[in-house]
Amino acid sequence: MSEIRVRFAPSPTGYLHIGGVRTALFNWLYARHEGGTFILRIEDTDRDRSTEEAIAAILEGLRWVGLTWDEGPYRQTDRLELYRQKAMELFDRGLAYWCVCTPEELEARRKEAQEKGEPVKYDGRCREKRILTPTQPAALRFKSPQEGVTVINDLIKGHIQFDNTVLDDLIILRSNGYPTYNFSVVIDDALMGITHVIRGDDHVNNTPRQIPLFDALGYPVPKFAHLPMILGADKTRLSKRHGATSILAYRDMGYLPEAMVNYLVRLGWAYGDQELFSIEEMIEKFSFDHVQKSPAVFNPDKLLWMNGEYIKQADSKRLAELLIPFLKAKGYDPHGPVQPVGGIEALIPPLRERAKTLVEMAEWALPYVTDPIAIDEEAAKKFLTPDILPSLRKFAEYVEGLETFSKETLESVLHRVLDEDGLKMGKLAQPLRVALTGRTFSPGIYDVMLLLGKERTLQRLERVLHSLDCKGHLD
RNA sequence: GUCCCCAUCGUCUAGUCUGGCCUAGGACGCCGGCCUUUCAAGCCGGCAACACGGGUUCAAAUCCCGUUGGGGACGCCA
Repeated sequence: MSEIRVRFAPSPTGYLHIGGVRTALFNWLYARHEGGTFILRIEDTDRDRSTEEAIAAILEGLRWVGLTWDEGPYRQTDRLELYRQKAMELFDRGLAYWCVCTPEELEARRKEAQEKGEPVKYDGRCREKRILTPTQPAALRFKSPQEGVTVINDLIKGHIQFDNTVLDDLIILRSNGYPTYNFSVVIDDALMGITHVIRGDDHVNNTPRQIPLFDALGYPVPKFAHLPMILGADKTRLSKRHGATSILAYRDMGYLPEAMVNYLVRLGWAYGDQELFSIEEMIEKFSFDHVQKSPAVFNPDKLLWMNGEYIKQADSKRLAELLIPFLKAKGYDPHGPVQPVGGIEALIPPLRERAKTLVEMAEWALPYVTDPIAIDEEAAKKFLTPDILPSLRKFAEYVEGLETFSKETLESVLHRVLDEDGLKMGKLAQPLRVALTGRTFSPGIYDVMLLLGKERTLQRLERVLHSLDCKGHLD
């Protein structure tokens, strides 16, 4: 069996979006599954819209999700001479011709056809002009076959057939000398030995235009697999209107790349009832047999759930490292005096069950990495009431006398206060929680104190007791 | 408008090719309960779909035709 070669070929006209990542992912998975080669090619023949920043963002995005490429990135602008050569070869063989219609004229004719309800198609008026050396700006057009049918046996969609009368004489070389997409893609796919073209199904209609080009140039036609689109909640194509669509925006929102990949692979592909896949499992189980034919709606809720699942599983040390930038954004100083006992890594076990993103986790972590803390007004009003002060004070005193500050000793001291004052756990735990974290929700109260350490625990209790004593309210 | 594709819970999907095991399964979300020092997590339960109409067949979510609905494409963009 010959080697499988696939490619991801984004155009650098904007950021790398969700749909692009999924296309790249399916290519990558297929290559890895087959032991083939995954190639990255930048299609930057649109001189006006391609940018270096976009290229950088694409590479960064792919690296973030771990879709490493085996060859490339190739850039089409490095290969312009090649396309021109091949285009002129077609011209010399009488398979292409110069067209001197201006973009404005073409636009006007298109509009007219549209209005009359006629097929919007180039009328071929320059086809028989036989211009040898154009004296005015001219584009080179390919003579598309006008008889018969072109058939695609798509790996996902199956048999698709087009009547060749629908084919335009498409421009292969612009008047500025740059090739157009439909031409450069064919040249590159052929010359790079691409065996399987895996791309979004917005390209289905381009395929019957490209196949005759492969044929005309004497190249073998690769196999095609057209992936269904990803839609927004309103069932229109995913775009900025649906919120974040740049893959890097998800990184910045605190998503884990493996969660992103897992979510995306399940959008349009399934393996029985399984939801969670390791990368190895995806590679092993991936096949076009179970790729959906119809578009899928992007569901942020499910992605969020999945991210939570991965946060629960992730290695603590790695999670701690990933968390630090998010902590910094909230005012944490990695070299400052305010550190949780046991370091940032100690934060992970109590917080990972509660947070679905790193941003949320940083929010939960705030009371342990910053000082002083803000105390929620509502919470203080409800729980830091005069009647509980004596018990809080007593608890502080007992804690102060503790030789070992552990879950066991804290538990016994707390229960001692409960017994002596005839209180239920909830009655004292909530005020304590508010005094120590400023909030009504937190990890278990013993975990909180352990993370804070004896000194900071007492400090925070004192602060509350003191200001309530003196002023009857908090600062 | 023309061409291409698609159609199972709100969403992602299993089942469709190789009709019967489907009173249609799982997951997210939602609702209820349990657990409980809060919030989560966890556990248990519930609501919820074969677009419609014709065929074929003993039997259709599964096969065929039509309708409707949805998506995509019609650039000197990719």
